[in-house]
Amino acid sequence: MKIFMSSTINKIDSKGRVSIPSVFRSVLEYQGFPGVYLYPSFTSQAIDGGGQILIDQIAESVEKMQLFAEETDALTTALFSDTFQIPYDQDGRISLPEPLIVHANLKDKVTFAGLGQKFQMWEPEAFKEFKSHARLKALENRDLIGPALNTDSKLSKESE
Amino acid sequence: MKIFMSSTINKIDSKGRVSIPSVFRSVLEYQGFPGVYLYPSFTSQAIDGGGQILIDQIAESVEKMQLFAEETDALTTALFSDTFQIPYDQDGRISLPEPLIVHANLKDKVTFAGLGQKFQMWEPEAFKEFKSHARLKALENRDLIGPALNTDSKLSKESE
DNA sequence: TTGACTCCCATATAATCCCATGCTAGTCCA
DNA sequence: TGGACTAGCATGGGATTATATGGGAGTCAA
Repeated sequence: MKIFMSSTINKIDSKGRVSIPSVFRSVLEYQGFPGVYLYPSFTSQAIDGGGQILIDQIAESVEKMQLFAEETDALTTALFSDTFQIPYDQDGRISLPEPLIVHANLKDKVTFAGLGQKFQMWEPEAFKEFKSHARLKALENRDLIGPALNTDSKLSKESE
Repeated sequence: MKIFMSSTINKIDSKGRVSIPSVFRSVLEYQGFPGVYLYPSFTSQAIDGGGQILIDQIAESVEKMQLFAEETDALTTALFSDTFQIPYDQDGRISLPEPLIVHANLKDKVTFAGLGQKFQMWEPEAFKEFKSHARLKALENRDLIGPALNTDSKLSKESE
């Protein structure tokens, strides 16, 4: 299974374009759509991103919830109205929608961080801060994660 | 499967015309009819919209209800009598029926919001309010929804 | 004839295409 | 070992296309 991992910082140029990292593009194309799905993170000042698989999972979980019909509109609004489907151009670049730039407080650089089945886009300084916090949490919860972290190897061992 | 997502604010011009967003048009045309079906939302001061698939699903679910003929008639009347079938012109514009404008309290701007299988049209300020409410609702139910909201990945999921 | 609607064209802005440049990492060979 | 070559990638920028919107003119029905 191909997943998003590692992180890179790319530039947002004067036209508002940014390159999707090459390693991410190969995951996206493997999933069948040469582009990304982006939406504002519900819990962080960051953009959540993923490929076809992520969106399919979301759409599927929505269908399961049709039981609570009276709240379906609110739920689908929360999930889909802020989600952008953005194909990248032949150079692997997208132009970021204004609402997402505002949500993540992006200026002229953005950090792409792989999170497995999804990735996030952060303002680089904000990401540094978030990451140090995340590493601490990971160590506190090492028992939940399995043998990988209890060796001398590094955090990025969460692949398979 | 192509679905309605993202949201845009478009202008209602002096003739009462409004452009259907390009990303929505491509979904509609994929469904086979270059136009929209619109009806007043049952639960919100908004307009519900969709393409051929949405209408087919509604008709189908009525049939599945196994009602007596007269009940079916009553239900379909209720569902469809306020529904407008509106093809858009070659520039992708429609003119909005007066009853729908009144129902959604539209002035000179309208928000198109994608909800997956359908979309909604809102007075922009009213939509902002509804959306922030919807995001809270979604966060409350994050464990039911699946991967979308667990933005920090499994490593930090335990932190809440 | 009026009013509502559609067709057709014009325009400003935004998005995308296309090509060029420079950087980096890897490879090959002397 | 080190230097030159190469391929892939991120980035810059001019040219082209797409989109939303404004408005004139034509169509049709009451």
